[in-house]
Amino acid sequence: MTFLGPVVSVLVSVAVDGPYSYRVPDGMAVTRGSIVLVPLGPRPTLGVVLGLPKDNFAHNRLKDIARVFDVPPLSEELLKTVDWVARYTLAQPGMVLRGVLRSHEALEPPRPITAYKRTGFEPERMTDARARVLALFEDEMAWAKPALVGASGVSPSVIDGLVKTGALEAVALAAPPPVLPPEPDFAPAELSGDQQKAIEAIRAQDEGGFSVALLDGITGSGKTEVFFESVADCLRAGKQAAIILPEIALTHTFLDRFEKRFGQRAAEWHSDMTPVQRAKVWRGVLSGEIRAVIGARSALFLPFRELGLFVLDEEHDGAFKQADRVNYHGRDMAVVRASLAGARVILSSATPSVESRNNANSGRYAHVRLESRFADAILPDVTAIDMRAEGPEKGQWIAPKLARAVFDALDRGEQALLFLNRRGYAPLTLCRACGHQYQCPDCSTWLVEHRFRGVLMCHHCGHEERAPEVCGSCGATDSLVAVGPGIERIAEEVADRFPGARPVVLSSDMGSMSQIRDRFSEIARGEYNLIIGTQLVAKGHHFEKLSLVGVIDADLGLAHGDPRAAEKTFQILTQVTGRAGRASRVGKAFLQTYHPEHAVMQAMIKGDREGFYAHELEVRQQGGLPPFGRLAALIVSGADHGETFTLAKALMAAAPLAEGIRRFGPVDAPVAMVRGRHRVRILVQSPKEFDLSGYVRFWLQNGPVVRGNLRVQVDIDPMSFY
DNA sequence: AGCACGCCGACT
DNA sequence: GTCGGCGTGCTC
Repeated sequence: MTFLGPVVSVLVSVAVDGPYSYRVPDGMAVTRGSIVLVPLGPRPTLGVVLGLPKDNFAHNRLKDIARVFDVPPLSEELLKTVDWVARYTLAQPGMVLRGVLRSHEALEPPRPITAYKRTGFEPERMTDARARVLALFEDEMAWAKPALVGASGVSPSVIDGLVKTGALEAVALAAPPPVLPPEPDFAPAELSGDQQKAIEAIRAQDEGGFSVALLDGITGSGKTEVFFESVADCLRAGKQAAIILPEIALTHTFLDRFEKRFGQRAAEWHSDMTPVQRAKVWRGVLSGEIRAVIGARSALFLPFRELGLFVLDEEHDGAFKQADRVNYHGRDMAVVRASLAGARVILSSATPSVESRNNANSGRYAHVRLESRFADAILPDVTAIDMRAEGPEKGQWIAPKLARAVFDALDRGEQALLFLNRRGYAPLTLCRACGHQYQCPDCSTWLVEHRFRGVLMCHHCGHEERAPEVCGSCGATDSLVAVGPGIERIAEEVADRFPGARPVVLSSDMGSMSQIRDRFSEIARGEYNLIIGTQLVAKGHHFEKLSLVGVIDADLGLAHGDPRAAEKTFQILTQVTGRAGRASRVGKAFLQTYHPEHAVMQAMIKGDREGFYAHELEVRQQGGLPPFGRLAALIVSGADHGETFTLAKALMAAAPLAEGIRRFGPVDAPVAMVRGRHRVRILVQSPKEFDLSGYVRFWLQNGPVVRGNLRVQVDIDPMSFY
């Protein structure tokens, strides 16, 4: 181990501005990457040794490193990633480190398992139960207690008794590995010609070095089989692979598919695991025992020793952007880490982000297309329903044309899906007598009625109140009206208009993950034939008998001042309509829209995804928007609107001059108050080749002092604009 | 991020 | 008169 010096620089996992210096006590050996425990103020804190201190902190104030953990040091590549992410996102490096040191338990040596061996002594008193236990010990094998109990059918106390008499002795057994190594050649898929070409295109990129491939093919074109072969390549090369998914809900399916292909399960990594499970995986990844991981965004920061491949499935998905704490985009950070690790990235999607498409067009990423349909993949026949001319009757939300199609599908014994990306019964409750609108007390949002649960709730802060019977403002009875539809309301209309159907409502607030999984399997078994769902149904689930998709409000995502509104709408509409007609039957999809002439609707109707990307890239280029320019948002928030706005104005006035920079605002945010805090937004736009992070950092450092309850949040590459 | 220190309102 | 609200500052 290299001797750094008597004093080293330690990045503590706390929100301080930079690393702190600590003394290395005599007899302790640390190196760059060592994970240590250091005293920070009143308490011990985890940190990682960076090297020699850059500053010269007063010697008499230095404290000793308390402890070095007996785990391999973090890799150079990971340390550089932490630094890069902190610089880019303007987060404190300690906060990024927190995302790496996610498992405290993992740093302690794994708890050995207590097992039992025969000593050779016969117990003085032999009983039936004892004999049954001892009969299991034919060879020299040690047995864990639960296994002994299971195999012999005796109670655990019998084993304790045998230990007491001296017939068995406890031995410590090393904990078994969390997963066994996957076998790259266990069950390779038979690839179609197209898939074969795709994997070869990926293999043709720099062998063993950094490269990014955009795997671009419609739902059902067989992208998974292709990237599984790349995982196999990575494993054969002795490197570690990670498949990152936008949602925890999708990991189960993937683990199963992985096991079928590789004979062993991949290790799982997401926030829903127990600390013990997490520790095993974290440690296994760091030791190199774990070769493949399937997980959520946070798996990007696992301590891989020999990272070879990141696969990001559904790479366009907005869930890859982390919105709290450190504001990073998983897709971009994957590319950064891979470039520092000399690893490969595969971005996979049926509807790639405009950013990735642009990188593919420009040759920065290999553009690997799966053109021909694989197996049963068939694009649905999409029709727009012009709500201005052929909309539903007043008080209804399903247009006659769509209703007829639903009847037809159900008559044929098929399934239909009605999609509306809005939970609850109605987004607004209004008093007809006095005009009172039910609003969240802490946010500037309408309270959404959830009629099943009898509450009004705020989708921003979670505030809930009982659904009122009389107007809370004027006291009028029978005056409250629900305005606009949510899926519960569609369910009500369905019950009314399709009395023979077997409907089911699916949304993220309809129970636990396992309940929702049960619903999905019931649908697969055909117990329901009319599915009413939100976003949840658009992702990853295949319904064999589904032949019709109706989108209740195709315009829903288009209204806001979000530069990605068209892209997001195109993606969600493509995904949800793609649920129709997979099993060798052309499905039908209807889009209820007030803007059938809109570029997104036109692209959907014509099935012209290439046209959509070309148009969207054109629009972005003209506006200097991503990926042709950069954006950063500054969100100023505070309890008092006047103070908040004053600070935002002062901040705006303090903006450094720089060529090509455009600044917008300050303006009250579209959602002007969240959790009792007023929010004011400033948006900065820069050319593509501009260090926007550096600019904003300089700006904030030299700008007005932020104090009191005021806060300035920075969002580099913002994905949401509320 | 914690956590302690410090100064202004409703109570055992 | 105190308990405690959270604003402010500090942690090698």
